[in-house]
Amino acid sequence: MLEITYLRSQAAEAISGLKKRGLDANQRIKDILKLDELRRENQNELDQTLAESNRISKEIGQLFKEGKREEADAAKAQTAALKNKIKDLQQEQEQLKHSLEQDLLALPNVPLDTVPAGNSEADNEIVQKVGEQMTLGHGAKPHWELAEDLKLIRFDLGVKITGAGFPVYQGKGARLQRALINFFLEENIKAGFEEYQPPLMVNETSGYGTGQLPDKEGQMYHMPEDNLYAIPTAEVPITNIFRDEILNSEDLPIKATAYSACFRREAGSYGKDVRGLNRLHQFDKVEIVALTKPEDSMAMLDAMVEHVAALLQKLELPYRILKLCGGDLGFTSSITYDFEVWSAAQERWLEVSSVSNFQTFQTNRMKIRYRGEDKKTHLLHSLNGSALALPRIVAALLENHQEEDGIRIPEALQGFTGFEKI
RNA sequence: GGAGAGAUGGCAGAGUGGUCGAAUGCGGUAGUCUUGAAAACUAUUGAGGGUCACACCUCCGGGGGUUCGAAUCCCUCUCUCUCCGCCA
Repeated sequence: MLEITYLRSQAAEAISGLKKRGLDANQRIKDILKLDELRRENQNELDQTLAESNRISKEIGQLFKEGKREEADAAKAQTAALKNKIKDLQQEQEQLKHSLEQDLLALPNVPLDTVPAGNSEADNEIVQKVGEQMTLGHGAKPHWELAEDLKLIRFDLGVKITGAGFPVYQGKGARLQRALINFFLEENIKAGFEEYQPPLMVNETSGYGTGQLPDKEGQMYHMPEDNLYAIPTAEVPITNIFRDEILNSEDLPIKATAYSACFRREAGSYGKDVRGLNRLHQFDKVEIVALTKPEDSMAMLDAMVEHVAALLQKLELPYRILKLCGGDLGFTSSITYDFEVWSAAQERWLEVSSVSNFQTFQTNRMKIRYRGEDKKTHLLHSLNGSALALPRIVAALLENHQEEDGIRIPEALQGFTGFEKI
């Protein structure tokens, strides 16, 4: 949610920024500012009326104490009209607040100056390309065939016990999963992120905090009996740890990492690109989250991008980094770098990480603040990224590292798997 | 699942209708003292809205009600703790 103070002072900037998303927000922002003005006018009147009512009440108390019952009763009569007025004004205030909030919630984050304009994937800017975009030819197999041949992943068993999109990992497949999780966590810890183990289910308030609710309601698994949601990413519980907190300057930046299973209903995505590990209902991911002072968030973003790139290099996977264009940017993000690994057998790029700076868009909603030099509270900037999401990494590892005598495990991972070949 | 107790400022903990945004202690900040530090003493110290700045307004778990007036009384929801049962 954008800050109202930002819109008040920099409406023109917001409007021109949002154009990069293909959004003409001119009228919407005008409406918001109008509502904001009405709201403040109303509050002013309400406050004055409340002040008067408070004053009279105090007088009545005083009069009673002095035993001047008649005068007190006379004063009481005065308050009836005030009470009605207060009630009306309060109702109006509630309505104005509500509409203002609705309008603000519906507005996406403003892309930064450096974000390219554009409507679709095609307009994303390729920032960097590392490694060879190899083609395998002859007997090369896609990962779902390799996984089946080598008995690493059992899609059929997942269907049997749960449903499509819930694979069972077996033998070296399961060990590879565990190794990757440990590898990512250890690397993240080395980079200064503190490890957390969050709950895999969250309450409604947390869902609103990170913005999954209300708009993406249908994307989360919901347990109505207890009104809990299965997390679609560790970002939700981890960021919500800091909800409604005022952090000390010396504790910043906050850098957190967590492994979690992630659950996504993926309602509405059928057909192509869902084969094998490409799109699952349950998958494993290691996430990194950062909270920084506003002036430090861009440096943090760069550091996180570099960190994720290093992970991919250690796994010896060819990848590219995209700077997303305005039209492809997530609702809450002001700038996002996507990481894609090359899947040699499918001959396509697979997204494995998305590193974003949300600035105050999330923290405004969650009221995550810090106390500045001026002793006042200020909103922090929040950032997050995957480091990394497992299934597509596994897919790329299997496909890219397939050799005549099996799958080669990258050296960096061997200490975690305990084997060099599958 | 059954029975009971409770939810107040960063923490602990008073407060049962007006003088309460809230005693007191701890913690934090600033100062006095000191070569420096500690101790002691003094002052200060919640959040949000509003305003150029004041004024002023809101908030004592959430929502609703009674009353001229609610942290305090009533209803309701949520959560926490203790005991019993069940159980990894």
